[in-house]
Amino acid sequence: MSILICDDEKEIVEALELYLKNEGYAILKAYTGREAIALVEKEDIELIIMDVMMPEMDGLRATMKIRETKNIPIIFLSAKTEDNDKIMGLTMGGDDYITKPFNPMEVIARVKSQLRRYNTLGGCPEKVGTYRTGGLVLEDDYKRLTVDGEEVKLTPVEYKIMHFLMSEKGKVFSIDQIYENAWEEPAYNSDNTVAVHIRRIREKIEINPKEPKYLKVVWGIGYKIENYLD
Amino acid sequence: MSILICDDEKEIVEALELYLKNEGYAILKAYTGREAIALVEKEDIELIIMDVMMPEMDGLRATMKIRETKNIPIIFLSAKTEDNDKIMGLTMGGDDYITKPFNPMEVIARVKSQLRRYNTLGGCPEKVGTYRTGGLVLEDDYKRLTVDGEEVKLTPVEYKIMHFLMSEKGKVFSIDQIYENAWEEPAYNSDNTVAVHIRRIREKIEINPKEPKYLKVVWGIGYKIENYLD
DNA sequence: AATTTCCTTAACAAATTCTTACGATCAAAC
DNA sequence: GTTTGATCGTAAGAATTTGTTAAGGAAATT
Repeated sequence: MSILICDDEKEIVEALELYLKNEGYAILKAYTGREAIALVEKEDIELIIMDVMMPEMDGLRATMKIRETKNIPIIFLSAKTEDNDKIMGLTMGGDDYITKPFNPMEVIARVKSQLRRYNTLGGCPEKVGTYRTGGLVLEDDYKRLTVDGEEVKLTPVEYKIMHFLMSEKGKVFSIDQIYENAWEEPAYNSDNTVAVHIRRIREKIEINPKEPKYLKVVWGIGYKIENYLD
Repeated sequence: MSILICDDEKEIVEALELYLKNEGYAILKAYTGREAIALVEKEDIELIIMDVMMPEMDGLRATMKIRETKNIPIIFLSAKTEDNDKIMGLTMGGDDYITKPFNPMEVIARVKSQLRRYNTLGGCPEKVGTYRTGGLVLEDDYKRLTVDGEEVKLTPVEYKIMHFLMSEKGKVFSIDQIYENAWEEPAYNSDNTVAVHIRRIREKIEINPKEPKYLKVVWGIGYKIENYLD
């Protein structure tokens, strides 16, 4: 499973390649729409990053062609804001797009987001799992959290926080780490946004929020999910 | 380990210097690409904040030169109007960039994020481990200390002291050494802050604090963690 | 045994960190 | 355009930690 990057500008392709490889993804490269189509036929690709404007057969056409056979999520790159209407028309549910110039961090964030999204929709499951501790069960498949069998409705941010914390039960994460993971951007201000969300999650999942059973604070360090081996 | 700030605008360098010093980072300054390269060769630098556009040898060139030998994460500064694509072409995985004018808080946040990121990716990994002696177990990941299986809640300072002492079980450390390690600053006064903390830790981990089993004093020298081989 | 030095203990005040409540903001839905 | 729900920011209050002081013991020195 790899990510296909398609852009006629070599610099951009290579930069993205570096970034994404660093994140542990396998990368395939194409510099024209034709190459992209050929690779999609041959290789096992889970995500495409595609420049909209390219000579010869442009990105949009290539996309249409690909879409005839395969349903691979695509992140579009576009230089001009005017193109966006066109892209919108073409994107199928779940596709994303980024306008140039873009922040490398943003690209990584969107790739992760896209893969996570796609995976939860049953496209081609990757690391989808179920996390448990005590009566707490978080199921990636259904984006669902249950406490002793009772379903708890979490907001997206709350879900992300819980997912992050439960990915390594017992481990303590700092507020900044939690912020970076849930918001996908560095934590600027020393606000207590995370703390507020923690409180809200507690209100939902804890029987007695004042004495949390699951979502515990480690004073001066951060928060963690208690790991109950049962 | 210090942070190198490189920009031809003195004001910017000095502003950043103030902010980052205030956060406890050691700072090195350069006003040209050449200076930056020279410093990178000589000094122990863990992060570079680099302006893209500078006279003489500009930031991008300096970056290339630096990248030939060292893999230090870089945060680029660039004016909005400048060609961000160019930056993309040069950056290696994990770099970040900020557009001017920037919020000082944002810079600090990104610096922290970058360092954390780099550290967790094996650049220079923090010592993560588990330390044991007798029934005493200290686990770094979980920021947790257990005595005969029972979890003991330590405050940040207490944890640091224990971590330091347990990193070399049996070895005796002076009060000043302990202070310098837990507080990360030299010990000026001859107060008994450390002693007080030692007492508090004992109260938590020892069955009989008057006859400590683990945290022992070595009269006139300092304290140590008893090393039980089991 | 007295003295000195160092360690232990206790209690308090200050600083820091977390919790909670409330209102503002923002975007989507109606 | 209004309503709704989700998210965010602020600020006050509560809880915890930390540094300081001071008095009491224990170990070494004389």
